[in-house]
Amino acid sequence: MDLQAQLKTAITEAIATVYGETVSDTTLQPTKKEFEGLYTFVTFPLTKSLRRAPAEIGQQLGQWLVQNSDLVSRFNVVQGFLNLSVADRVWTDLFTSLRTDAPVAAKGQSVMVEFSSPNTNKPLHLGHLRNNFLGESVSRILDANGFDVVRTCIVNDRGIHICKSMLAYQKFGQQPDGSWETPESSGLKGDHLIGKYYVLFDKAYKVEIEQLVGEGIEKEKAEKQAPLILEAQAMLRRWEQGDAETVTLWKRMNTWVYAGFEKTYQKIGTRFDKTYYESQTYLLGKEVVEEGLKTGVFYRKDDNSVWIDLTDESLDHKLVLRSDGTSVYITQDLGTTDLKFNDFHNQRSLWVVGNEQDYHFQVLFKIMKRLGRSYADGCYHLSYGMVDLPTGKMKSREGTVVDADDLVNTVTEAARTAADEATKGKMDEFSPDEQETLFQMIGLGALKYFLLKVDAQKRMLFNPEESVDVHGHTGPFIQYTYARTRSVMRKAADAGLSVPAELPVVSFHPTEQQLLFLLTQYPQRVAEAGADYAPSYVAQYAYELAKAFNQFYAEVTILSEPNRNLLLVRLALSELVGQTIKKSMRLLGIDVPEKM
RNA sequence: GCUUUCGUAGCUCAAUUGGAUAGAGCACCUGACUACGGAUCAGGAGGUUUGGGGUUCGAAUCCCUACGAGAGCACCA
Repeated sequence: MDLQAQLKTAITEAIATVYGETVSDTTLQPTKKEFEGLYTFVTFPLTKSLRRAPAEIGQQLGQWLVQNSDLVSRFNVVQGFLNLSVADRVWTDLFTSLRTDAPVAAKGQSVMVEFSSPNTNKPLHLGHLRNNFLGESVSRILDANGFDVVRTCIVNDRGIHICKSMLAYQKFGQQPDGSWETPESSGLKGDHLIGKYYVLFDKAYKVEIEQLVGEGIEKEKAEKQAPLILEAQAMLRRWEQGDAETVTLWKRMNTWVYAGFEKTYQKIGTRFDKTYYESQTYLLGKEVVEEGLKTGVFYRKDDNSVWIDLTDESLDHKLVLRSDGTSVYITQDLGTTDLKFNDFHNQRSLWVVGNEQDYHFQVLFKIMKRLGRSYADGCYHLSYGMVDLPTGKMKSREGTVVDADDLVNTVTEAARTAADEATKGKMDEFSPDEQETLFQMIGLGALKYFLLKVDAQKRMLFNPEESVDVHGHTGPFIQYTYARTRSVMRKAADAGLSVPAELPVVSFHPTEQQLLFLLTQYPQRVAEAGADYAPSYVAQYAYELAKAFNQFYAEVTILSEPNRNLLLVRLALSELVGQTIKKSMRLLGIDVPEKM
């Protein structure tokens, strides 16, 4: 039973009895650390209706509660704040109920989470990692809240940028010995190989532009006239016509890219239930435009282009079909949004996409609403901020992009270095393979935690040094704490100690109360994280819990505690903290080690 | 120019959604049974929450304004 709810009921009763007033919304807040108490009731809002001073109300309610409620053992009043303490037995009951809490019931609702959405012309980078970690974590959090989650990925596998890589490969891919470069021959991951040719295209293209400019042509014109870009455009047209040679090359190169992506996804622990390919969906949406024209949602201009007027929703007019009848970006989205819903009939649908597309999604959702789509209200753009580097923005043109695979390797190595410094030989019992697994777990833990602890909406700074730190507010700190709880449990088992189902009533140490309080907060925090699609809530929580455990660990002894009851309670506490840390980290997509 | 997001310790981030003396980490100082795991813990220093008005019992949070930063304003995706 929820202690907070019980206290609220008691307070409502107190107000009714003492003042004869009925209050509808009593809110409790956790008592600040500097004050004694578990929960605090704020009396300021009552002063008007009760015509009494805030402190007086606190005094009177506090007295009533201590006398009439068996929950409240003590109270103190500071201005308008009534701080309530609870009895030992209440703490014990609380603890017992925590240990037997049932998992959240299934909601019978499904939600689609679309994330990652890579281009097939270059490997994943740091920005994709924030996206992936967010998408994966939100998926897990929603799952923990009882939703059926469908993870989807839309691969942008067609378009002019893909043709650029293809064209460059045709031109530069043949080796001196006459063979064509492949991932095997080059030793490059497929996505990196394709990325290499995309860069080659860009270089050669720039040379051509400079040449044209040197001949006195304006830069803007030169960019449109350069032979390479014309060739790429021609290739795109051939692709759209289904030209066999072009399509064969396209398929071959895509196969390489997908193999490369798959490796990365596996390493970072992401999977998808359904992958959509733009090459298969880019023609969708035109029927939706037709439909909208018929129902008057859209209108046609004299030049034959199709628009929607969103000015009365403080947006603008938006083009949904070009005058030549071809699609624009949003046309495709009209089609794929319908497609996704028809495939899965999700009650909710999330798009994990950077905030530079805020406007696009506002427009998209408004259109779906006007088209009368039943799912429109369940659509949500999980918008996240860009990742900056200490040197400024990531710019692919300037080569300042942080590659995802490189980064994962870097953090793994950093974990190895940190372990060498910290453990002094404790790693010896691990086999080389086990060490490798562990370092990757810790490195990824550091990286994921670093990216997830910040509010997703906000722009953030990626400091490479801080991202691999293992001290302080970091993933490895939390992982370490988990390993500590496991160490305690192993030692206890060795000593033949086990945690009984029924716990004795003891007097709890302040650090124990703090831990118990945090443990009671877990379901609520997970629920809030689900409601706001906010992994950062869970990340903050896991840190608070780990920190509190380390304080507890330093303040009291566990295994050498002479009082048997205390010993057992502390053991039970360590166990539950470990489990809760593990669950929290799992929601972030971070694994925790038994030893480190 | 219009629209929009943001501005919190030297740096990176919190702040239970309007509540108490604004909290953590990093960096910088000082300490901790030679260890139930020191990848830890305790303490110190660090703030006019960008400036200025307003709303109220109460504002980092809501409103206005100035300044500063980012993003969006294609018949690109």
